[in-house]
Amino acid sequence: MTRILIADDHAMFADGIASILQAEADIEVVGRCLDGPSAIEFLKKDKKVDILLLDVNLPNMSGIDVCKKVVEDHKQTKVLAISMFNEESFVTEILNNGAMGYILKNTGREELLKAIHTILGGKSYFSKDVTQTIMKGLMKNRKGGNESSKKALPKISRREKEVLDLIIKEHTTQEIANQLFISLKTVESHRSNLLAKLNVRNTAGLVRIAIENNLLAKSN
Amino acid sequence: MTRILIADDHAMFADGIASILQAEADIEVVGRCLDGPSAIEFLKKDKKVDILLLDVNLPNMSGIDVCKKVVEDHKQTKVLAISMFNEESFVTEILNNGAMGYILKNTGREELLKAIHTILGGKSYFSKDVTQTIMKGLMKNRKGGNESSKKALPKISRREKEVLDLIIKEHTTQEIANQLFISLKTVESHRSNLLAKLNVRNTAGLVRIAIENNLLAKSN
DNA sequence: GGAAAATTAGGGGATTACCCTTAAAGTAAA
DNA sequence: TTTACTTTAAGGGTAATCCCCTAATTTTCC
Repeated sequence: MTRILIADDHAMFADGIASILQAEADIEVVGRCLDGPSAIEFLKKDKKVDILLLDVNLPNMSGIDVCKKVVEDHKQTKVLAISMFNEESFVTEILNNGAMGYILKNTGREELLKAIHTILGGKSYFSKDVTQTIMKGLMKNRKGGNESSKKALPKISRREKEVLDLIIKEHTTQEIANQLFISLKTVESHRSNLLAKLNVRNTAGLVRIAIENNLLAKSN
Repeated sequence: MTRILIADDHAMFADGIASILQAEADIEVVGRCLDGPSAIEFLKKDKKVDILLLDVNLPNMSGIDVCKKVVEDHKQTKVLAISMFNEESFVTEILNNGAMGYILKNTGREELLKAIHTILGGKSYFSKDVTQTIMKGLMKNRKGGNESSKKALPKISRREKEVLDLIIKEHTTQEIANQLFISLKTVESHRSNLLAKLNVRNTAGLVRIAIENNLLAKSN
């Protein structure tokens, strides 16, 4: 028997889902919560909830935060996010916080059940529309990163890249000098040039830019 | 008229695609290359290629590197990656390097044409299977990041997170102290604790860990 | 209500990073 | 072949980080 908890502030919607699920022989709806804190409370008392059907947009405490807490404190409970909105930010945020799936509220009965069973099986599930949204967002980042928008960061020379790579790996200037068999002063030069070229103030900026533009360990 | 260049080391496959495309009234196959360097050469001479159908796994020079070069030097040419393999690493790599789409070699005529027209329209296109692969990979990262595998980085307190956030933004310890209205020495304490907690040697490590685990600007 | 953790703060010292300038030798492209 | 960039290196100085220690107050959690 699969035990399911529903967390949604729209009572009617929660009821609708509950009635769909109650009709299934192998599913039991163990509770309905209208906000985040009460869902957390419920899980503290009932440790055997298999799936939390969680609305992403909840009052008091956002679904994101609820999801985070549930994933941390109740590893036996899997989170299936439900939302009115097919927004990339919502999807990525809650996935980043441990949700196993994301479906939209216009999802039909069959798909809801399919999502639940998929997640129970340890796999993840997303509505078709959600998948498309994610892929689009993924591409936007890529495009921004490769052709137009980005400030087209100036060319970093081969040696500078080697130095940068070692900086990111937490090596000091002296260590870098030893590893590359060059003088401490030379490495300092490269560092200065990197700071100027990448237009940052210090090591923190270097690491940030390098990671953001994945300048590290690439064929170049 | 859409001008297409095919780059694939399997001559028979390249011929097959060519014959499919030639049958289309609005498409002209302007060339077939058997490896990366020759494709690059071709594009240097013919500046009006609209789409490069690029095999990800090419001899001599990998499709990834070819794609990178094409996106950099021939912005009018869009890259549609083709591959035998529905491998996450291939897909993400070539997308990271500016490809506009990724289809598998078992793709039928209709889907190939659909992909081409979609890309011509400035949008991205992926085979269904490819999309699923990406989503799976995306989830693996998330899961690894939230429950099991990862070294479950120790809890960073609210104040430490604030300090870390400002470090990443390239502020010095003194500046951070001023902004948070606390002593320089206090910020130094937080810094030391962060270094110890995250098990890194210096600022570079802090920034790297923070970005990798996106500890920044989160509700917490 | 008491233990644990977080936040605050200091002294003092060692190491490292950053800044400015200069400059020679090697490399690649126009 | 000249120009531009890269790589190398140095002197001399300032600023910032890192390290070790201690310790009081406050907050948080069981």
